[in-house]
Amino acid sequence: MNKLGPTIKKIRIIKGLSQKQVYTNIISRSFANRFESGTNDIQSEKFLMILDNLGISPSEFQYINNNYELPMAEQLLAKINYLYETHAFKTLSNWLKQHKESHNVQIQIVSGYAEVLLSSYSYHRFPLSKNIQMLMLHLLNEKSWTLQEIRMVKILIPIIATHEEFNINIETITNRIEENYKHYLTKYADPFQISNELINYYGVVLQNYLNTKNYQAAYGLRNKFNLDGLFLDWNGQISKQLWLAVWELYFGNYELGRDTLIKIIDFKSMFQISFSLNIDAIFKIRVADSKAYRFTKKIK
Amino acid sequence: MNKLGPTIKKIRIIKGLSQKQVYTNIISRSFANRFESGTNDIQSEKFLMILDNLGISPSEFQYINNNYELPMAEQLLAKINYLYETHAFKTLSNWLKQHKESHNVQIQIVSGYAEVLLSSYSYHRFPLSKNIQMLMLHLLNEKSWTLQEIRMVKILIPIIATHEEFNINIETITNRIEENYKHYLTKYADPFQISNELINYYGVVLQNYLNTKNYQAAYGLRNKFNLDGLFLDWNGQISKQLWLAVWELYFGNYELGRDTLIKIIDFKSMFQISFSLNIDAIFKIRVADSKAYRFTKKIK
DNA sequence: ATGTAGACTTCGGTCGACC
DNA sequence: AGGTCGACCGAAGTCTACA
Repeated sequence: MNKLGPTIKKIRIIKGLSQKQVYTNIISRSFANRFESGTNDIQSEKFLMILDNLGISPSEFQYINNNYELPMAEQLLAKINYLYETHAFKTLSNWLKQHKESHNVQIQIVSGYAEVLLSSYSYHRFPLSKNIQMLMLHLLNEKSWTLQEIRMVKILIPIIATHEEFNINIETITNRIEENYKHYLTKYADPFQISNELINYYGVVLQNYLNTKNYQAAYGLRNKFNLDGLFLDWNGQISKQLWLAVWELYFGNYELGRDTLIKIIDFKSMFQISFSLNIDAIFKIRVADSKAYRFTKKIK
Repeated sequence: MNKLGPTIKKIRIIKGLSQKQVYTNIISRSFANRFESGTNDIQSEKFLMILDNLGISPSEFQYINNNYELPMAEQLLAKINYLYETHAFKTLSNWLKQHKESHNVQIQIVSGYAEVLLSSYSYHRFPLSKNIQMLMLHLLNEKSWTLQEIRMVKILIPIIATHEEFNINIETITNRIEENYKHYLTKYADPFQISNELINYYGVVLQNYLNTKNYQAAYGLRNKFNLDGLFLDWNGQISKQLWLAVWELYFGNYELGRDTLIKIIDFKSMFQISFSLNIDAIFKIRVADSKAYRFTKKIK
């Protein structure tokens, strides 16, 4: 890791700020020089105060100080998501073989994540590897979650649904994510973009209920998508409409749902959105399945 | 500010990690306890290493440690953006009166930002207040930018265009933003969501060129929207198509541009996207203006 | 696996002076 | 305004031992 002081100095100069503007009431003038020159480190509390004065987020600082690279665990996660979204399963599988025995906790977590992605593509019943079990136990035991847990739990839903031995139902997980995501919303903004995350979570749950023919639970999900206080951008709004349309297919106005899905697919064809929900597949499966459902229920 | 150690402990417990997993090779076991109990602070370099082991970003840590609140400057910025996007100009103006004389640098910067937003709504020629001048000089003097500068420069374009005394042209600014945004893209991800920012910047520049009847420059912008390596989600893709369509109105296939804009507006009507580009206004103005332009140029 | 305590060393941090 | 030096103090940090 580079020395923090010299990076702070670099940023201070970029921002055109004086030492006085940045360090007043935090450290003395003479120590500021020793810190900026890299001679001394500094207490972390003072470090965070200095970043505030600079107008730079701690994460951006870390990124710059790390020569414009992400921390290792985030790099791995980005790569895994990229490989999965581009359907490079072979590469992903090779990656996993190399990393699954690591002693670094964060790599273990990311490996568990990668395993779930891989098996969710290949199997219907999920094997419980050591890393996946670690992930699961962690999520089930702790009621408080950070962003890492909130963003990860979505992909574990199919596992929870197929492994009764965990003795937990999806409703409990849903309650837990709802209790936790709120902490990350502020009055005027959604700085960690957690609103979209929540909508996508509900989408996964809806799909799971439909797959397991738990129609009553699926029916009850409708209101979840209309939560107040969410900050939805285009990504979130489109996901929301997509899942509401799927709901209509089964339990509401079938034609309305179908038309909405077609509209979204038509619109998407204008673009090259590669990293997005596989809307076409969802459409195909859900239209056919909802028809069957309506037939058995003699709806319409 | 809360003591960092106890917050670290809280997060470590949430994550179900042992002290050994988090602190090995960073600090001794006994000191780890004194740190977690809040008796001692810690060197900032070690602090960042610990966060990596925890799997939490420094910014999220700061947010949690600050009782789930954003740093003050970010809170103010979020509020200002919210007030502007909801057209609460009166409240925004009152806010500005209270803060423009602050001695805190970050508040001065945010005040300058708020002033520009306000005047860009009210005037065509921008008054140069002390804080706006400070912002401008800073952006013009420094070749290296951080995210704060990259995200802010967009709103300064109209000022640069109307104040010849700055003696800088928009092309220089465009070069500068292009040199700097690349640092924030990684191989597999766009962790700071800078791709969308760049597309929006080009949109502002395109509008400005068209407003100042600099059609040659506007014509040349087309390729900018097709940059490789960008990570565009729905937000970015839609902005991109929107500006490309505006370009078509003037210099390409008028009907194609018009149809694309109508498609986007139609699609938008399915949603409640409040915080988005004012697409309807752009459509109205650009369709009329491009017709006039084509008429004078005798195109078509 | 965590918490606490004493003895000890290193280095974060201030002050004042000078460039 | 930024940079450096020496003297000084208190806090960061380790190690060992005992819970």
